Amino acid sequence: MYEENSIDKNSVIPIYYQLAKLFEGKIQRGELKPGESMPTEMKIVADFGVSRMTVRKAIAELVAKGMVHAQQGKGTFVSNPKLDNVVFELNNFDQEIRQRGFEYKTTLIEAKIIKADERLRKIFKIDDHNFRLLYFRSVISAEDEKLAYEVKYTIYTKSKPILEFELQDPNLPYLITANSDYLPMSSKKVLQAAVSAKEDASILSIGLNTPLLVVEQTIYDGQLKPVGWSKSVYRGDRYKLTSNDGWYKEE
Amino acid sequence: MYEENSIDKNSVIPIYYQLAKLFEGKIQRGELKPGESMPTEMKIVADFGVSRMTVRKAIAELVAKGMVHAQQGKGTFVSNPKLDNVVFELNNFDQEIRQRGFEYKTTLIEAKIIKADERLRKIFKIDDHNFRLLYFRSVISAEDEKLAYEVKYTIYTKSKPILEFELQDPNLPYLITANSDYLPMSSKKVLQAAVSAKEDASILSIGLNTPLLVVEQTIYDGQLKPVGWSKSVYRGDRYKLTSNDGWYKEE
DNA sequence: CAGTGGTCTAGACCACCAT
DNA sequence: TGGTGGTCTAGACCACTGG
Repeated sequence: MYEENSIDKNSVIPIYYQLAKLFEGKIQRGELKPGESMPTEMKIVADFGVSRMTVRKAIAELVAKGMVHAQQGKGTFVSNPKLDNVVFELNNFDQEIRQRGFEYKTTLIEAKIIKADERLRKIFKIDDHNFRLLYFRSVISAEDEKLAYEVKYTIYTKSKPILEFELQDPNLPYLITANSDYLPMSSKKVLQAAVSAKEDASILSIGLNTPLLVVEQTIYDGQLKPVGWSKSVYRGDRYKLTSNDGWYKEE
Repeated sequence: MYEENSIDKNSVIPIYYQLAKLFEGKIQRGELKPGESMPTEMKIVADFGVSRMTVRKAIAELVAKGMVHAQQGKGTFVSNPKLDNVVFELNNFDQEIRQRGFEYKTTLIEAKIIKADERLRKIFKIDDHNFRLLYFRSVISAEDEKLAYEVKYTIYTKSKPILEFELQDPNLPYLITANSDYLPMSSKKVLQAAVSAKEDASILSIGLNTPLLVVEQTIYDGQLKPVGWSKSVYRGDRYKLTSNDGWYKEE
């Protein structure tokens, strides 16, 4: 790709975007090194003959990407790439499987109304011993191979019956929206490594002592009241998490 | 906290920030529901007597948080909270341990220059059979309990000797910067669940068949040339990943 | 066509930092 | 004190959407 050191004011590509890419390139090619200062906003205004707001929007793009940081009264400086991030993304097996043209399906194993036990009352922060929950389990499989299973609980609202097919939707927040008056607004997930015990091995048709990934999710409404909880158990040899940090060269 | 439905133009708090918080509150309290449209920019301008750029900056904040999305020619709409994100953060055990006042230390086990074998030449994308790498291993422990171990490889640069204490720094990108001419710019990590084998059990003083988290990291320079590789093995009962999605009520 | 958000200008005043 | 980035204004033209 041909990289100019100038901008085209008549291009359909916004000026701020051209400017941002221009400086991005300088940083990626090492012409501007971490710690060094960017040209001042007024200098860029003068160099390229654009307004200051346009320059600021360009710089804002770089700030958002974490490539530079601004200090009032001092200047704008090239940042060090943050490579020790610890943010991972669970590979969307759904997508991956589809890409390979495989069949991906969720099978409902069990669904019923239950009285919440001690543990569940604690999770849902409710003391009522008659507190009832909708409970259901399902297995996720592809190509006739079981990949994961899930156990889910949501607050039961009598007035809004749940349709069978809705239980197969893996999206718990959606289910809650459709079948209760609660509006899911945030969620917390915890992922841990585990080793298959008898029950896991039996459900997933795998051996004992094989690696698993376990994700426990709690869903909250706008007032941080827990309205759903789920536990997902993934085969460790079929799921992984990936993380891409830092500044990449553009296409 | 007292929530006004108006803004204070003379406050030290920027107007755009007050505006953003105002609409954030409306969304979190359900006064503006997902799918509904925000007031138009011109309406907000008229309602609050501020300039359009200020309004746009406020809306940009909400867009950045994923709370609303704008559609040219149509309007700006409240988004659905994304709760099925699959982005996890590995808990910074370092920090957690320090908070508890524990001792947290990295012990260097072994460090030497090696000839790259087939697997490493592939990782570093180099064919030269005499290609040399700096190799070292270390163990991370706290409170006299071993928590994790790491194996790291970086390209060896004769002219820049590495000091012993630098090897204890868990930050591989920093080590590369200090001891080679390469500038780490991006990295890719893959995390998987595993089960302790003999070697893991021995190094970490744990039992066989216990859960582990394994992170393999490749570090690239600005040209996407691999310049470092590491494998970290964490005790599955001591490390976990967490994820917080959606819109939280602000303090 | 009118209304929306997207971009851009040419000013202005301010808070902060170094000297 | 002069230079920096942070905020804000009051315009303008554009591309896109819908009726």
